[in-house]
Amino acid sequence: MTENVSSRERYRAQVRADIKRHAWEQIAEAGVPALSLNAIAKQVGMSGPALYRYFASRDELITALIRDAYRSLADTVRAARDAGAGVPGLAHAIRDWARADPQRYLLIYGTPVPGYRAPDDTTAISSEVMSVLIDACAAEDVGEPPTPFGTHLETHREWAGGHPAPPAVLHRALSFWTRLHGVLSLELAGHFAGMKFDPDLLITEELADLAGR
Amino acid sequence: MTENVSSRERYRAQVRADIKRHAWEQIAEAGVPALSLNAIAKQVGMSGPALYRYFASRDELITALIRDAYRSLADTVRAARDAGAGVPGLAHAIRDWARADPQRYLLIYGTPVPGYRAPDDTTAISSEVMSVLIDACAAEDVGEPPTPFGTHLETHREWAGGHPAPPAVLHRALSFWTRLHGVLSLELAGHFAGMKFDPDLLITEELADLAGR
DNA sequence: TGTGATAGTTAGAAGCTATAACTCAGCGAC
DNA sequence: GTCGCTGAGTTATAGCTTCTAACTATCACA
Repeated sequence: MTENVSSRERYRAQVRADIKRHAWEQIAEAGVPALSLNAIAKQVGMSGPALYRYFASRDELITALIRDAYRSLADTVRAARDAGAGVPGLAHAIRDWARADPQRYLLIYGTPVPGYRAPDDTTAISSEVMSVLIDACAAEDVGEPPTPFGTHLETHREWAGGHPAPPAVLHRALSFWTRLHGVLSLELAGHFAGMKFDPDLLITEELADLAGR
Repeated sequence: MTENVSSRERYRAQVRADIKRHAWEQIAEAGVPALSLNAIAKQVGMSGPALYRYFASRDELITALIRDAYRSLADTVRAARDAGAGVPGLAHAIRDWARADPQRYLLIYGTPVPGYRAPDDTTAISSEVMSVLIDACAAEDVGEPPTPFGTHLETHREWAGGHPAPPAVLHRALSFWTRLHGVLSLELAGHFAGMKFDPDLLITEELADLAGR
């Protein structure tokens, strides 16, 4: 079985990428529930069951998409950091990324299927994002005393990947995440539809409130 | 057609309630995507298409469930207010309500289907909830000067149903909603799984931070 | 005792995921 | 160059889904 790895493997990878590309298109326009393997197969140019050579099941395809979404988010966040973005800059980058493809954000942070368990590597990527957020919060640290919740966090800091930031910084990073997600997910889900204020201003305000804590 | 309204109508209403009850059970244990009209029909004791006498389509059933969920949330929030709950008490009531049936909360605030438009009365109930939140924030008002975002809100206050609260209060109510949803939705979706802190403490802290703004 | 609305039935179309069994093309080994 | 294996694709099919059509039986009322 020492066959020409590159040729067959390259083809395989390219077809898998093709499938995922069409899957994203379907998801973007009608959400995950409307994702049909049959329809994708036809778009790719093969007939139905052939697609199962590339993804063992619908769930496996979706899992691959989730993984890619996490990867894309992590790359975006890191790129923003490398470009010198502070806390507000990161928030902007994440919001732009989310708005570019709402269903991609919601695939990660939206309604989960009760039984579903995300593969371990996605949680690894997720904590990669978290660590960038903590770094950013640490960079703007002015040495506040630990909040009560901060000390509570202190005793359970495994989630930060052992990041050595002080409790107040961990707390700020967590608040950053939850506040941004709070506004962003409601915005993407269309719950601000009637009310015509600018969500970007609200986020800015939420983060400013965080900085001066 | 001046028939015995009460008898037939009562039966109809009872069957509809039965159907919804089984639908909620399915949703609670496997989420909306797993909701099967066929399975429900068999559980209720009728065979397949009979269910379409009661709900014209799967979407219509789900819409009815969404409506009931909104109604239940509004009742919960109002009951908490009538019991004398302040801002933290309301947050607690909402969180308890959500944790009692996570999929019910996520049916309202989770990932929406791109094309779907919620019926108008649900948005009415939604603003009913909002007005209770604004009232609670107004009760704890100490007359802060309007925030910049508050004045921005001032010019677009239709969403508050014309509530006469000052800008700073509108702002606080909105922040209350987004902060609570931020923590709660991540909690319900299981994104705090690895990190073993207490979400309730984080919410408390987020709201305390809001009160002293 | 009729009569019309309504609740239920079975049959079936069209779609889905997924499996089974098969054909055919291409690569490696001899 | 030929043999044989591996893997990509096919069609057929099972079993599920939503939903429509056509039919029957029942129930309330005149």
